[in-house]
Amino acid sequence: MSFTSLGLSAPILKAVAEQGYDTPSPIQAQAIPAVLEGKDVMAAAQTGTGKTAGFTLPLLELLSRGTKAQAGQVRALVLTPTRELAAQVAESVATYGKNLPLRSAVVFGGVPINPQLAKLRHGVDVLVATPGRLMDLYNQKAVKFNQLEILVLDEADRMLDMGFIRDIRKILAVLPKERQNLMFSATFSDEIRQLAKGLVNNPVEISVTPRNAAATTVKQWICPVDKGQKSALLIKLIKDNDWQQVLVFSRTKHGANRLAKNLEEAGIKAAAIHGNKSQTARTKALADFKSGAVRVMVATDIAARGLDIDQLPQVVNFDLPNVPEDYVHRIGRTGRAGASGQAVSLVSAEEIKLLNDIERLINRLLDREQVEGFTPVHPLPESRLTQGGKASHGRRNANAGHRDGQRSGDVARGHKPNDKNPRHQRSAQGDKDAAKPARAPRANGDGRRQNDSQPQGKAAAPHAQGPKPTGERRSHSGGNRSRNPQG
DNA sequence: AAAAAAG
Repeated sequence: MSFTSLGLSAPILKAVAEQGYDTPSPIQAQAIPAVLEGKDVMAAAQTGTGKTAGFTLPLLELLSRGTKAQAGQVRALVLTPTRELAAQVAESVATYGKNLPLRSAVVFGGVPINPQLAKLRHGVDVLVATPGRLMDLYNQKAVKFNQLEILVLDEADRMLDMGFIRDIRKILAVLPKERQNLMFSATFSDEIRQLAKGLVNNPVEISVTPRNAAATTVKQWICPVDKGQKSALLIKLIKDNDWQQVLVFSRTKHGANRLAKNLEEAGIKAAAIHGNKSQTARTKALADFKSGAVRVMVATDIAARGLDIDQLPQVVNFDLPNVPEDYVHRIGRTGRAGASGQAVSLVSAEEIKLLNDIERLINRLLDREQVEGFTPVHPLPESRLTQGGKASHGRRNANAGHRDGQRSGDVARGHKPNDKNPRHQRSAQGDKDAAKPARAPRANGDGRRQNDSQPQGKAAAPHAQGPKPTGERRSHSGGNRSRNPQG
């Protein structure tokens, strides 16, 4: 299977080839023809499966066949839950559309609106947006949808989690009824199906990603540690293992700031990224992290989904996520493209319940590796997969229908890209969402991308030794429900 | 309980 057989035209194929891709990922192979046929699509896929290119390519193809956008009009609208994701998708659109006479733009909050107004004035063929700023622009009559042909809802489940449902419905209400709809979501929860009901018509359903896909390529383990020792442990891990690019997840914004400061004090370049930071600071933190100017990026779950950092080798959960599904999304930031990746979680006794929830979700117990000198005074209780009485408090219900089946087996990365041979067999799925090459694509004929220079293999890091548990506990109120039942 | 997103 190659991209050339999917019905895409030369300008697009050329752009794809210049990125070094020749083999469509499973989701691309299914989504591209369906979209080109004008069908609605509902796909369960996470970032890293080639999802972004899966809709970007056919969307550009369809738009290239039609009439260009008139003043103030938008022909295709892509909605994403975070600003960073919007920027990333927009980059993908620009990359794959570079040989086409189409205009694209990205709009989101936190940055001046005037440049966005100017860009929209002439009309754009593709607009990537976060909901809030889009509504703002629409209310200012800076954007019109009379000419809208295609709507893409990316990370739809995240949108619901984040309470965007109302905005989404408002936006849907002002779009032409006649249009093509593409909806992407990590899972098909009940809420998502509910939303889909009023959105997609007789959709082609695609499901390529097992929720725990990353499990196949990411080495995961946990380090039991006392809460107060986490910073020191993290510093030791980074220094001892010489980790050069580490994405660290913190549960809170404040915690992220504090940790970044601790790391800096320990001589480790670090930056925090979260929703309370200015957009300027967020953009800079991400850019510095990608470029290597900063060694550690401490993030809240703003970065849990979708963020695409090429060849990211190491993810650390400084705190476990409150929602077990987010664990899967977090570690999905590494181990992409068949490259090796590692994800370590620093777990204190009070997090045992969260750990249990995660282990049940991924249906496996994580290896524990005690780091010398960090044996917790409060031992981390044994965890177990079974028992615990249904372990869930409703939160899991949303995914119930999705849970069975899928083990970590083959799936997502079905194409087993050979990480030693990026030039052949490179499937767009591999790198992140295929889509965006963060730095200028090199297109030097051999089909490699600039940062192929990054070490992929990193001899499985040496991690700790000799464990030693202890105990304590604390309860985490169960009811974890962040989804709005129907809007 | 926390996170993001309009300002």
